[in-house]
Amino acid sequence: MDDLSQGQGFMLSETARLKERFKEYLASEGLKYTRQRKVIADVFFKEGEGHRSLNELLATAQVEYASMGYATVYRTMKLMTDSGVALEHKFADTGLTLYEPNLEGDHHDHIICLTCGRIVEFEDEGIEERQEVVAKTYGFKVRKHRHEIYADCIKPVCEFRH
Amino acid sequence: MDDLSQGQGFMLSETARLKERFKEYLASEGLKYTRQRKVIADVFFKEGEGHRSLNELLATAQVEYASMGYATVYRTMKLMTDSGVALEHKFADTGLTLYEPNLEGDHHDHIICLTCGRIVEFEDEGIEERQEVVAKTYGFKVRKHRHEIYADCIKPVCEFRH
DNA sequence: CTTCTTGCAAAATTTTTGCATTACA
DNA sequence: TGTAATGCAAAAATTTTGCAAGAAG
Repeated sequence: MDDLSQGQGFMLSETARLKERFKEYLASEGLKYTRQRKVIADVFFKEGEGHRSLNELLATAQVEYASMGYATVYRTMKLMTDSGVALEHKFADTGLTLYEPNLEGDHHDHIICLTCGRIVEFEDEGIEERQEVVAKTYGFKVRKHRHEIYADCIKPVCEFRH
Repeated sequence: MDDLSQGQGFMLSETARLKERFKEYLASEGLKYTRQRKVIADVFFKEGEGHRSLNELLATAQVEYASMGYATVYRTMKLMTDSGVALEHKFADTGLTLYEPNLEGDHHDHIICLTCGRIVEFEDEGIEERQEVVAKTYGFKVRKHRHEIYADCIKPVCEFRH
């Protein structure tokens, strides 16, 4: 009984909270929570899924809603990004934009495995702090940043090689 | 008399050295140092120029070589990147690839001004070190990285606003 | 001379938009 | 019932490639 949110007497998962925030955002903008948007949100906020492209999201969404179009997923993910519940990443190797749920209090950066493409998240308070100092030194205020480490697995053979 | 390179009795600037290395790379691969490649190298390694797109490089190159084609600049910059004398950057805001001379011993990352688009270079040993530690912790060896800080000028009005 | 390079134009990728139709609220 | 959303297809924006003609070594 450690996370009774909204005083409603039941627990909302992190991702369920993001889905709620998305619905509230739509309402506040006079936009509609359509069947398609619900399916896309369900797919996107299904836990345990990491960084996915529009085509991956589309394919999964079409399982539940066969006529789903690419443009709908595209525009919905843009709305999610605008509302702050999703983050866009353009990694250097793929050339594709990947989307990730913007979990609260979970800021992190990424290590991209050059062997298998796997994406590992990391967080380092020391780097964050120095970054603020560096920006200030040059007369800037940090708004956002992108820090990606492209790396090889240390093990003799990458255990995730595909 | 502090930098007599190649034992030739005259000084080569940093960028002239990169141009030499590019010529050596071409020779070692059995490729040719054509008039076009020379013009592009001259333009690209002209000092004091920072991060430029293919179209900017093309426009400048055409001043000296009117019939220069985009594809030639594209392929030449790829050769420069492969040979290590140029670095490619795809910043998050532009969607364009920018090229920069890979000056020796001058590793740095970038602060991108969200107000005027200006790109400022920074280097921070502390961040570099922590990055190595972080990667090792997760079982990786750093090959390259990308660290970009998107920021606003602290002054009331950005002095570089355009 | 032979191989590599050029410049054009076309292909490939990925993102973005226009518009007639459909569906929310 | 009016405004917003959808899905298609076409447009944009950028990168990449094929190929015939021309240049380099």
